[in-house]
Amino acid sequence: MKERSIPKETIDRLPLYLRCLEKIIDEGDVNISSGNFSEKLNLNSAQVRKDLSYFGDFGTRGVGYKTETLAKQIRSILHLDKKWDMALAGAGNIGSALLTYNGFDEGDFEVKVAFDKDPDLVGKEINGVKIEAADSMEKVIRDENIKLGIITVPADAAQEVADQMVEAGVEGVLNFAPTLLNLPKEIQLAQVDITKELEQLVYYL
Amino acid sequence: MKERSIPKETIDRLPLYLRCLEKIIDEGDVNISSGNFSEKLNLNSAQVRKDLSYFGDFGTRGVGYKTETLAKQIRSILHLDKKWDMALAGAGNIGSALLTYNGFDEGDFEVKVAFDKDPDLVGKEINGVKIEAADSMEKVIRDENIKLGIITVPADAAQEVADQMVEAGVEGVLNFAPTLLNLPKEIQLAQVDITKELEQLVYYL
DNA sequence: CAGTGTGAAGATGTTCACAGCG
DNA sequence: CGCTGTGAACATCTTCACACTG
Repeated sequence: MKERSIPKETIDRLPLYLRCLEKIIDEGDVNISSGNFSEKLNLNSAQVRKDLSYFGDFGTRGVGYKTETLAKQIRSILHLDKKWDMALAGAGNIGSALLTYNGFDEGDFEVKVAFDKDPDLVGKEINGVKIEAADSMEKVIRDENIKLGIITVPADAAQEVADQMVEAGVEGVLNFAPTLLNLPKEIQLAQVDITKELEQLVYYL
Repeated sequence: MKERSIPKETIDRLPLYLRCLEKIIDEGDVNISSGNFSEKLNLNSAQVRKDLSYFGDFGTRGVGYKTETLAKQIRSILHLDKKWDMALAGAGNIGSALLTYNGFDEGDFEVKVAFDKDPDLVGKEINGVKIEAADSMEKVIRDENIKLGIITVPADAAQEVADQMVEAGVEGVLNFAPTLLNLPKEIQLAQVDITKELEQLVYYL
C-alpha cells in the first residue's frame, strides 16, 4: 500500500532542505554537509542523512552533498520539475492576496484562473488573473486540465466548492477555509488554518 | 520540564474539537460522544477520549460530554478566555488580507495595530486598524502591552522584525514569511508556509 | 448497557553510535 | 580523517481492548 514507507515528516522537511539549498547555492557553495544543514534548520544531522537517504545515496562520504545536484534531486522528488497550474475559488481577502502574492512567480506554481460568485468581481482581473463566474468553474478546470485547486471561500461554501473541483478533475486541494473537508481518499488535501495556528500558539503562552 | 507530557498533537487537535463543538452547540445538541466526534473529525474515538482525559475527567460514562461545558473547558485550556491583542508587521498582500479577514472578529483575537515601512501606507487605516511607521513598532508594542505578533513582511526582513518584536515583549509569533526564524526558546512560534504546503501536496500527486 | 477512562500493545518517528568509504 | 549511510535503541504518538460506572 505504502509507496515505500517514507515518513510524512520527511516529506514535510524536503521543501525546507530545498529552500535552504537554494540560498546556499546563491552564496556560491558547491557542497553542504548534513551537519551544515542541521545547524541551519535546527534539526539533528542524522535526521538529515536519513531523510535524504530514503531517496538514494546522494552524498559523498567525507565531503557531503553537491548543492546543485541535490537541489535538482529534491525538486524531482517533489515533482517540481514541471509547472503546476492552479485554480482559485473565492477572490475575497485571502483569495486576492494570494493572487497578488508573487512568491508563486518563481515558477513552480501559477494561479491560472480565479472564480467568484460575486457578479461585481466577475470579469475583473487581479495581477493578470481573470476572475470568472463560479458556475463556470467545473468547465474551465476541466478544459484547462488543472489539477490543483485553492479554496478561499467562506467556510460554509468550502465543501461544495471542493466537491465541484474534484468533479472537474482536480487531484490536490489547498484549503484555507476553517472546515474539515471530506474528499475521496485519492485526493490530496492540504490545510492552512490561521485561527487554529493562533489558538495552538496561545496555549503555550 | 514538561508541563505534564501532553502530546503536541493533542494540543493541535483541541482547536478542532472546539470548532466542532461550537457547530454542535449551534445545532442545539447538549451531549456529544467520543464516537460522534471521531466521525466528524475523521479520527479514532479512543484518541478523542485520551486527548480530553489529559485535562480532567470531562465525560459521563454511558452518556458522553456536555457540549457547553466541554467547550468552556477547552477554551480555558487554550487560554481563549481572554481576548488576545495582536500587532501585525507588513501591510502588503497577506498583511492587509489578514486585517480585512473577519474570522478574527469572533472575539478571541484582534489586530490592534499594524506597521509598515512604506510611507505611502503609514497613516492609512484598513478595516479600522491604523498602519503606523515601522520604526515606532517597538515602542507601540511595549506601550500597548501586546503579546502576539504577526509577521507578513518579505522573507529577508522577517528575522529583523521578529527580533524587534521579541525585544518589545512579544511572547508568541505567527510567521507567514518563508524563513526559519531563530528566536529565544521561550518565545512560541507558529509558521504558516503556503509554498511549503503546495510543495508537499504535489509530492503525493 | 452505552460510552468513558486507561493500561498495554502497536506503529511511527528520532537519535545514537559506529562501520565503512572517499 | 571527515562525513555518509544505517541498524539498533529510544522516544513519542496511536490504537486496542476492556474494566468500570452513571
